[in-house]
Amino acid sequence: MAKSSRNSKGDKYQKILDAALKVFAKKGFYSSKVSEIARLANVADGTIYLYFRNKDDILISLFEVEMQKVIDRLEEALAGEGDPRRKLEIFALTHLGMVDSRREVAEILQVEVRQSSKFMKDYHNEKFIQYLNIIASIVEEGQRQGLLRADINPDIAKRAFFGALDEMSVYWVLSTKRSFSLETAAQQISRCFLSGLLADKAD
Amino acid sequence: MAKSSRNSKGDKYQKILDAALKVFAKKGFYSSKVSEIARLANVADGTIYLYFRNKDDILISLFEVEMQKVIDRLEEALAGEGDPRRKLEIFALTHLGMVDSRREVAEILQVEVRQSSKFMKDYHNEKFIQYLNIIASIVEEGQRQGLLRADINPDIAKRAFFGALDEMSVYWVLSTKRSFSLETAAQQISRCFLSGLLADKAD
Amino acid sequence: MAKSSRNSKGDKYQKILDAALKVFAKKGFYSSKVSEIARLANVADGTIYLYFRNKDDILISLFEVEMQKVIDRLEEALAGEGDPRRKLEIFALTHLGMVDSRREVAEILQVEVRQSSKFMKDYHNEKFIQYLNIIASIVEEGQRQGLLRADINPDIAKRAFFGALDEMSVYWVLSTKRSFSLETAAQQISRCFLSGLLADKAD
Amino acid sequence: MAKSSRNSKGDKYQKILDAALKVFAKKGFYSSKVSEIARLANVADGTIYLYFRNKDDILISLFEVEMQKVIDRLEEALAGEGDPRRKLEIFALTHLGMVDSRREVAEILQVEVRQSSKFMKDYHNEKFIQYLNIIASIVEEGQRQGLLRADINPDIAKRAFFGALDEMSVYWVLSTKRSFSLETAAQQISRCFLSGLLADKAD
DNA sequence: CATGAATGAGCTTTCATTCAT
DNA sequence: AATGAATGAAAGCTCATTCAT
Repeated sequence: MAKSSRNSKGDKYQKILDAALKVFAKKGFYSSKVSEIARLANVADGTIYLYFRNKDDILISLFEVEMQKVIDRLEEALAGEGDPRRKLEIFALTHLGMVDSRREVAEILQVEVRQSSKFMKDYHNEKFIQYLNIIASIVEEGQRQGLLRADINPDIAKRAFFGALDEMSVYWVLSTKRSFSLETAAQQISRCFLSGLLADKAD
Repeated sequence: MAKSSRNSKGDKYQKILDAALKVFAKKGFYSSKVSEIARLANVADGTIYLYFRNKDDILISLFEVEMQKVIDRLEEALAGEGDPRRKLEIFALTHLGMVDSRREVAEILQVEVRQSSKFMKDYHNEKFIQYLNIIASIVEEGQRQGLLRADINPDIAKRAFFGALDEMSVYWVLSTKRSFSLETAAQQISRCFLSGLLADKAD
Repeated sequence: MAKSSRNSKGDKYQKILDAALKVFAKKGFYSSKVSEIARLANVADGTIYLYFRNKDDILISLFEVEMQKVIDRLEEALAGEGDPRRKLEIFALTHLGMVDSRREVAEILQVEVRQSSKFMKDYHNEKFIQYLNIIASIVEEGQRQGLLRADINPDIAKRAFFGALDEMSVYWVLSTKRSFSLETAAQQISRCFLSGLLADKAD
Repeated sequence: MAKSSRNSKGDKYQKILDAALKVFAKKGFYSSKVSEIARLANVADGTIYLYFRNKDDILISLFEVEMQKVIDRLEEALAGEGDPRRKLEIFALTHLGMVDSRREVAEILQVEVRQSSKFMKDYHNEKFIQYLNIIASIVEEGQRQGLLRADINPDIAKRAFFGALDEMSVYWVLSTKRSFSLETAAQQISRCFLSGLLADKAD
């Protein structure tokens, strides 16, 4: 079993993605070299092109695979819960929880993929839309149940809520000294969105 | 006509920044070529290096110049207003207003600068922090006046609010068909943050 | 046919050095273009960087490879000889002999490598020192045997002798019309060093 | 007299040469920038081209001016002396003495000018030949007087003698720890050439 | 005479991608 | 399927030189 690596034997596809994740997270997409991904994956440079069309394709595939994991994990977390208000809180906790547990994934999802025209214009980004629409669904559900106000457009709300969480993630990934925990951040953000900042309200 | 030289105009620094703005917005930083910026600025390639240390420096300078304009414009818009609740709404309107009126600037501020280590880790990004802290100040002011709830950390709120607006901008810049106006978006986002999504509240 | 690849031959390292030798000799190091070396070596520009770190490294490698050949050839020529007086003459003949048989090598060894800080200060130039020390050894040997005067510092003598030969080489390489042969030059130089210029002496 | 420098007023030619001397000695010809010479000379970049055709011309002019000084100094030193044997010693002492007193000049004369085809092939180098021929004249004079052996070709001797001194200079300029003085070196080199290395001779 | 901003050709070097084995 | 040596286009940057003022 001399040369084979941790992974059983033939799933080079996964080995390459694993390597790409580390390299992209460390250096950023443009500064990453295909040959470094190959080296880390214990694979020849040329082998990468048997599994991926080009360097962009690695990033996009990585994004989709990881996004799917995030979506799965999120749906699992939301599964038992009926109250859309609580669901938003769970969304926030799960989203930010991922930043801690899978920091490299977070760095790439945040930064690399929304990076530039190449990825946000040309590439339609189905998974991301799917992720955003989970929020929209929750809001719509709440509105149908009369629990959330009907005069807020769910398409606006989903982006506002996601944006708030995402900006927090960026901060979390980049900063070193932080005065609050991710749980606190998640709670405060969901509280903001649910109850608002105005003072004269019960929570 | 003080500084003019062989070339008619003279204010090459600005011409280069203007050109860079367009090129970066269209192609993204990494895919932009210095020579294209030069061409668009009607300037020789080498001239760029009389005004900027390197390609990175162009982006950073562009960011700081434009960010300063945004801050100035914002402070002007906030000048007459005393109520922090209204200030948040003005912030949202101004921020999103800029996306429409200066779309290219918006694209760069959003995408390029939050990009990656090169710009968010190494480069401290004073102007961005300054911008964020305008939100924090408004929130703190509201808290001191008893108008905004005291149990929300202004450092979290500022990022949540900015993130919500920024995500909306990204959507605005990238999408072509939109079902709502920017004014609507601004109002809905500030309403979300002030009054929350919960249904059982007066506005 | 072990290593061969797309290209017929395979021994690109040597092909590049051969090409570099010609180009450097013709144009001088600074005026030589890596792309011209590549063209002459029938190799792509990038290929050069698989074998050498940079342009400097080509020169240094060339120097060391050729210097080693010179040293080997010299030691072979000195092998059978016991008399240090005769050894100096052989050294001179071999050194100048090389100038004729490998003129391009001579041009580079002479001119490029003694050039300037980049190559004589930063790069320690082991091979050259080794070459010089062959002279010193011969002198010391002669002194021990009582054949050569003891009041001449071998470290001075080695440089004087080498310098005399080297200057002759420079002349030989650069001039076109010469009034004497290299053998004559070698003999006269070694005679100068052994017997001196003074008239009242037996040879 | 605000801006004018040490030199009286208009001899920018000299100021440029002085600056070039320092810059070339420090960085080497190819790594020296015309603009740095200009800066050091307190002169605009363009001004240099009023006095010199191009960068090469600065080096060549510098060479000729300095070589002339060396020749003048040498002829002065040789003036009173009639004995060609003593003249050779004076030549050696003067040549090496210059290395100490005008190290920068030495570095350039040695290294930069003999550097490459550009300067030794294309440029005929009259002054250098003149300098060499002083040695040849001394040798011929000695031969006519019967003091030096007639079977040594003065054209070979001149190069051998110069080469020995030059190599010593190179060593002197480049090395930091030396086990002998320049005077010793000069004496030993001239003794070598006069009396030879052979042991069985009176000095 | 003097200036120095502007030029732009031309350099080295990188690296995604290919393809003969 | 896998390799990895080879490719070569492409890019950022430098700097000798010019010329309008």
